[in-house]
Amino acid sequence: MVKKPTPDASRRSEKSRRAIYEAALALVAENGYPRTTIEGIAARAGVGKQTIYRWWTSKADVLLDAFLDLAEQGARQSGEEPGEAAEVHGGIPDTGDLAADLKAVLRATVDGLLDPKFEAPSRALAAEGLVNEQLSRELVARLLEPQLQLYVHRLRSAQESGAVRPDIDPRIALELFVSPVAQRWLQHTGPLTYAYTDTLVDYALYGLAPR
Amino acid sequence: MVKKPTPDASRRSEKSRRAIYEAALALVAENGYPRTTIEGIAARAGVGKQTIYRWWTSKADVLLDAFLDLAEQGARQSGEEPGEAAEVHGGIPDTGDLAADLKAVLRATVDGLLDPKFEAPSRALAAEGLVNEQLSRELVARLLEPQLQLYVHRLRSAQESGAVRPDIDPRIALELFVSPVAQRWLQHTGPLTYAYTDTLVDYALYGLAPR
Amino acid sequence: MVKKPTPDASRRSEKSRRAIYEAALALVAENGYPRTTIEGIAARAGVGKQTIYRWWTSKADVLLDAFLDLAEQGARQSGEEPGEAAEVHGGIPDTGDLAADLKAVLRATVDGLLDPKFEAPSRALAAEGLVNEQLSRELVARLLEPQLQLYVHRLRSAQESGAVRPDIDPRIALELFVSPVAQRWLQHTGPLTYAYTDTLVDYALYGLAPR
Amino acid sequence: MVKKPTPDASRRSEKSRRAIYEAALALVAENGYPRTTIEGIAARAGVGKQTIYRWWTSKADVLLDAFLDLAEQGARQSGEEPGEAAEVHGGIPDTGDLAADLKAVLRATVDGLLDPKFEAPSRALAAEGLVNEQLSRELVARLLEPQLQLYVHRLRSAQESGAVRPDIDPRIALELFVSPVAQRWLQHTGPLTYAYTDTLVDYALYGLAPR
DNA sequence: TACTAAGCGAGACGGTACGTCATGTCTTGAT
DNA sequence: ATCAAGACATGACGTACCGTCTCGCTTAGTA
Repeated sequence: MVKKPTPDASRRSEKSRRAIYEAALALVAENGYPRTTIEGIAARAGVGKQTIYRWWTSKADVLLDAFLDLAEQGARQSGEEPGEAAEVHGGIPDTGDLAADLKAVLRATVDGLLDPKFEAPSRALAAEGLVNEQLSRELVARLLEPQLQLYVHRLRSAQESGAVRPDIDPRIALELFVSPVAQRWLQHTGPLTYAYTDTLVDYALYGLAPR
Repeated sequence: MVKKPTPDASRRSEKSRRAIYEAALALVAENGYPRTTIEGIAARAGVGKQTIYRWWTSKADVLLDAFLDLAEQGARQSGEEPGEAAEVHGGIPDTGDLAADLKAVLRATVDGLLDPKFEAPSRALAAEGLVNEQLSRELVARLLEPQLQLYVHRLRSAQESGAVRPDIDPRIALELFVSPVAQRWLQHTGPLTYAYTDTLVDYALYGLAPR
Repeated sequence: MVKKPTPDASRRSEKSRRAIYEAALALVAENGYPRTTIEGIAARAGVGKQTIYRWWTSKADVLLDAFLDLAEQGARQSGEEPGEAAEVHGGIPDTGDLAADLKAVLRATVDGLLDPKFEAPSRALAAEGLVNEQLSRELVARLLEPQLQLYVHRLRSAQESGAVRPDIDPRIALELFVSPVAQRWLQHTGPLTYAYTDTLVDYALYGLAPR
Repeated sequence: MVKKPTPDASRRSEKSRRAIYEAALALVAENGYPRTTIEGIAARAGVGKQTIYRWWTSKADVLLDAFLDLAEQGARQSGEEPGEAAEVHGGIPDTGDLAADLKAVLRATVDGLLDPKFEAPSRALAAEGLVNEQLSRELVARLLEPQLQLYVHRLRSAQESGAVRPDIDPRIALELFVSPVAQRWLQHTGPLTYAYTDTLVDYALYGLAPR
């Protein structure tokens, strides 16, 4: 969401902005990211190309904002009517049973990753990020890291309650179960099932070596 | 490496093929994947565009073959003059000390991932794979999975020697230390250092919970 | 000058149009029609290819407009500074001596046909017209027929003054001296000299048969 | 029919040559000259491209030979079974009535020009000739001029019998009725009817001026 | 209330690359 | 040794988008 220097944001057309987000997400979902074009987004949104170029620097930039907007809407909804998605957006439950809590959250994460509404744009952003480090940093800072910090909190709480060794670095530890899920999703290196994520938590918490 | 239907492969020009691989890799390294064009590859290779379109279906397809060729060359070399890269291409050492062996391999992997000669094309392929599932499957089957199977072998050997619990699934276990490295590399979620990979191995082998 | 359906002609760039005409005429004159390409015209005119494809349907179509424009300029000039080309563009003199008048006009026509500035593009258009009837009709209607009507007028005036029999159809009669010139020019069936055109007029006016 | 220097004509495949002629004429008739390609001719004739390039220099060159071959066949046939086309290929009748003879021949010429089997290739050749002077000379020398010489003979005979003034140049005179037909055919400047050609002969023979 | 300056839809523009087609040359196998 | 087959380097084709640049037209906020 890098902004161009001059334009006067206060005069900005809210209607166009929303139309652009919707068009961008719809086109990516329908045709895939590479076949989505700025001209196509403008046409679908009923908007001049310049209106896009005025506020964003690239296709990825538009999509990033569109996706953040989508995520925000999701968060707002799950705030209003707290339900199954609560863990994803709202935090990680702390029932005292660390393994159970982590399994629950990972299951919800898997559901989110496979939700078709999110999958196309998030893959697209991730792909762009691979090759465009600046976008990647933006993505990580605004979407990924906030999620990961929730795990950090939960693990610290577990350390306090003695369920996790105190010398463990939570920021690294969380990757033991989060990264495998991420990689399977990103690279199709294996199926994403509940059984799989449960196993990950078990292995990570108790280790591979005989106790 | 999806082949177009008809052309007669026996008449194929070996010289052109090699020139195309070199041009593709060089251009991706110099300008990045998105700014590498098929026209550019053809021009740099001194080859007609049609010669590319005859044998490959897309830019990604060319780059995949080029990269596989590069990997093969690497493998052939490390077979001939066994050296530092031996673990990456040739297998995982089995000194009896599982932790030490895994740490050594992961360090070598990090070196490989950060080698500028490999980084640009592999990021490019990974990015394309994110969005193009067919390519992704190809990549995983021909590059990634063979690597991962080496870990499977080593872990099985550790199970036999009692260093790893017999009920552990090695194919899943290996992701505990491989996937975090992959994700940090793919998504820039954190630095890739030896200290980090060593820690990963320690956490994974002995778990997070107090023993 | 067949127009593509939609584009908004009021926004059209006059500068580009003129540059395209000049480039087209220059390239045809320099390299000949078949070796003139749309890409070449665009490059020479400093114009995007699309700007040509937006307003014309084919190379021949461009050249037709360019040529008409050239003819118009010629006409405008000869209107302003009436000189030798007056007969070609501006009408046929009527001195009362039909034979002399026709001979003068035919001589001027020959000069025009052999003018290198006109020859290449008009041959090119004529050639294209041979094989592309639609273009041919356009050519005849917009360039040739207006010229021929001048002869019709002059011959009618001659009929009024009694120099030509009243039962003669002027539209056919004019072909007796115009078509031979055209054919010699088109097909190189013989030299185009003043002596030749004078002879044609004599033969045509007084007939071949003994009187 | 410009020949490439070296190849040994005695080894030439007659079958291929004929197949190429047929393919060339058929394709020009079906798709028009510009959309006829050498590759297409080769494919249709079941012949390698090289076999064409070995014996001819260009598409026009092939077509010229094909057309001459066609004309020869026609001539041979009309020699064997003398019929309506006799005048076109075999000469001009000399019944003593010059006007009648010329009208008959011109009518036959019109029939020939409008015969669909001949029209496409001859237009194509004429078009190519417009822009390719070398081909044009070939065409005129081998096809057109021999035809015109028949008129020269007939007009000379008429001069001997006193039907045409002795000071007339027959080579020029013939153009008075032949060229208008040629131009109408070449440039679509008017309809080609028997009435028209008859009128041409009348005008040309008796002149336009009152007697 | 009118003026003015922005954002806006529209889309022409100079470009780049696309993927296809045909050119004319060259090589290979078979007949 | 000639032919068919067709791979090759070349280069133009016509199309799709790029990102920039006018155009008139709302549409505020200021005069």
